Amino acid sequence: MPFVRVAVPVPALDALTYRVPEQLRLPSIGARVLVPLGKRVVTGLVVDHESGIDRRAPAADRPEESTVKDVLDILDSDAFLNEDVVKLATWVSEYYACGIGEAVAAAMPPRAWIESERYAQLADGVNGRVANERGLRRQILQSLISGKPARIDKLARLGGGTHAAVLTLERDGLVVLTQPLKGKADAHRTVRTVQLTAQGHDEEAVAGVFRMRPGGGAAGRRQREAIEILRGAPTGVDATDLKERGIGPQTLASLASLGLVSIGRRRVDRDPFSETANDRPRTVLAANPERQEGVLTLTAEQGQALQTLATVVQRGGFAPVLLHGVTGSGKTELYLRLSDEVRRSGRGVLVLVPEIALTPAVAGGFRRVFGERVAIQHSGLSDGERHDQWQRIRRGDVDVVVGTRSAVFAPVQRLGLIVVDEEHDSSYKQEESPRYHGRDVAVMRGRQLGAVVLLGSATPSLESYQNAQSGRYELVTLAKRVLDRPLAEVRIVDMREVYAGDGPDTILSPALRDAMHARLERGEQSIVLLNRRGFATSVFCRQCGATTECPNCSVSLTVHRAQRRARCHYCNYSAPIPKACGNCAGPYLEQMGYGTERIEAEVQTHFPTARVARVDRDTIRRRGAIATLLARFAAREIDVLVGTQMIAKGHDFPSVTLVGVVSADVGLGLADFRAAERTFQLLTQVAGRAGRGDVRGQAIVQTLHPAHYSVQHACRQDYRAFFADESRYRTAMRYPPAVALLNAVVKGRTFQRAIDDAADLVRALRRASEAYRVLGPAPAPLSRLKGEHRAQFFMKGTHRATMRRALLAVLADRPDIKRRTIVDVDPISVL
DNA sequence: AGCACGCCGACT
DNA sequence: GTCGGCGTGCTC
Repeated sequence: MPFVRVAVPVPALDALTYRVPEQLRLPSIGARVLVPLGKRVVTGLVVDHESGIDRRAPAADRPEESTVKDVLDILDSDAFLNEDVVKLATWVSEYYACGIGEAVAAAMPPRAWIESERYAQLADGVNGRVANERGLRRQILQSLISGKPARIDKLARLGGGTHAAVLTLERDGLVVLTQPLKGKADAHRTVRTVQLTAQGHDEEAVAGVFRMRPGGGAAGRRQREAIEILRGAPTGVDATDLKERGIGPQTLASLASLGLVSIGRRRVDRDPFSETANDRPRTVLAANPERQEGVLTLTAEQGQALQTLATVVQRGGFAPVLLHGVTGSGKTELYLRLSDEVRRSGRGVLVLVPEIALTPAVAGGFRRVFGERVAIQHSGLSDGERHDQWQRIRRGDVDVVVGTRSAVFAPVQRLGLIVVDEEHDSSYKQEESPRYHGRDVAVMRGRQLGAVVLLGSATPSLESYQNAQSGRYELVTLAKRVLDRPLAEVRIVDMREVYAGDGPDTILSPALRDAMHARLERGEQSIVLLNRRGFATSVFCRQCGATTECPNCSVSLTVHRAQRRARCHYCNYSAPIPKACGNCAGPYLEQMGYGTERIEAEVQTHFPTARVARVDRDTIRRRGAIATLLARFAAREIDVLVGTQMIAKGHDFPSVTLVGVVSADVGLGLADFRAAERTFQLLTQVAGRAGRGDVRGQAIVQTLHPAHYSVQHACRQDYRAFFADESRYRTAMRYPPAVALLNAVVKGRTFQRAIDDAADLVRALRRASEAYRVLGPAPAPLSRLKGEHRAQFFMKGTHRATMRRALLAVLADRPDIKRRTIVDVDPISVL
């Protein structure tokens, strides 16, 4: 009797074993199945076959033969998720210590396996036949008789076998199953198409019809035109295309009523490119002037690099390569050329980019080169679009997929190359379960499939550069910028001196103001960057010294002046900006600290005639808003762009000649071992933004730590020196990549409960082995978050698997604590 | 995640 | 007396 291992959409559960009853075939690995789970019926995904219960599963979690239930039905005749993606998800669940269901969910297109979102409805005209049915089938039909769709999992409660009965009812045409996507979007989108009928093809008949009509005015002419157009298109023409040629719905309606045309519907894939084409500005798509001409000549260095990479690709097999190219050295062009090589050899390409803000720019470049053979995947797409793009990829309609983190699971066929652009970027790390790192998953996928993985960055992560140094990754370097453009001149402004001279409330230093003034005079553009949004970072009472804190989290509320709210950046709690102290009721409140909103106001005050705009999470809520803003900036309708690091990434604005960094050290004072790396990366990227055109750019960096090595090395764009210093620090302090790190956060109703439970786990871990060190427990940096108290501890060691296994074993002994514990393998943010 | 079971406060 | 709060346990 065959058995299958099934991943179910329940976070805490491992794969479960089910029996495949005789009347069903053996489902493929990667196929969706309906299985009973407790009182529910859920969709699961087959992750493995098992010829007998005792064959594979280790003794501990081998289920009793009698407890194994039957698979109810098989939803896919073949794999729904490619087998290689299933294998990848399995790896993710093991490596990141999360449930297999969560890992599989990350790889699934939206709404593909949530049973509570599948609905059954009575088919048309069935009402009268209900009386013919008996038993369960009749019960089901009775409960559907109102005509309203009912959730399948609710129906399943009518009793055993309901689900199977629903499916047979569907087979018999009595019931229709639907699965609406979020909102109004249905699983498939259709457009109206128009086709000539047999009569419409018959010229005699057409002439006859028109002769009988009086006049022959404009309407008649339109109708004749339409017939002409349709004659050249035997498969029909979309109504929208006809509209563009002046033939509207009325014309079509009258033609239809004359029996000359038929109007039908055709299934189309939603295309994220065309959908946003109206507000997506040409200038951004074609921001790279060289590309507009069509073919871009490679520099000698680029040519060499391409040759090396092409050789690696031709050699075949798994090969991780780090492409270290200074900002502006033309990495994107290499991605394009290499992708083309891979595509020509009949293999697929996956390109990962850090964030939505960057996706249109890179995706646009790929779109121009590869046309229709490109799909995009990112969280900014609607469910419907994501669904369609995913199906296109799975069908093999595309050669290249461009997307953010989650696209690493895209079902690309015959994958030959995975590019991870800006591989150091922290947005590749998912900060909720499954807490995977897109780059690391990409490398594993390449290893499993025997594909080339190309990691590109101007400021590689310590992890990747060390791998390159040790020879685990091949290293390709681009040291020169294209067209020999000079790097920006970087000037450090010591804010301690500025405070001494101009007072401690200064936000924009005289040096930065003067430089901006000069740009405005010359009609050049500036970018001002601060990695913190909002107007003020806290509200402070001068009478009692209290600050206004979030009631749910242990952080102060940020003032957002435009929204007239004080807001928590962690749980999104908000309240009106306080007028009196919540602690002592005193009226003497002071707003402390500043964010981008304040900078925007400050710039406007200093330069009343300047056109100033701001880009941060608050201003780009609306879909397409960022594209619009950046387009206006590219079209030089904006003089000064203020924003968070969102604007530091990827975009290419030739007429920006000044970048100001208001506070380079946001973060340097924090107890985060990656603070220096983050600062270095941000400053280097920013300095690379200035001066992409002919004029040499300038960067002005305001800081309280002018001598810090991250600031100094970034100014000289000296990555290797930074790497050397930072490696020394990480080794001395035993931080990654010198050791592997694992973080666990225990949540609790009270803080005492949380820290006591964490202490229990720590004790057990120390008792279990000395192969690793356990640090803590301690209050988590956000000791209260969303109303829960949190305590944390760390594990450091050389062997990840040992640490993970020990932690999982300890948690298995304490299931009560386990459900309140977050495990983060290779944490990026320890804040 | 659901869903049930179970044990304590304010209501018909 | 019971309706309903959420703590705890379980899902092949």
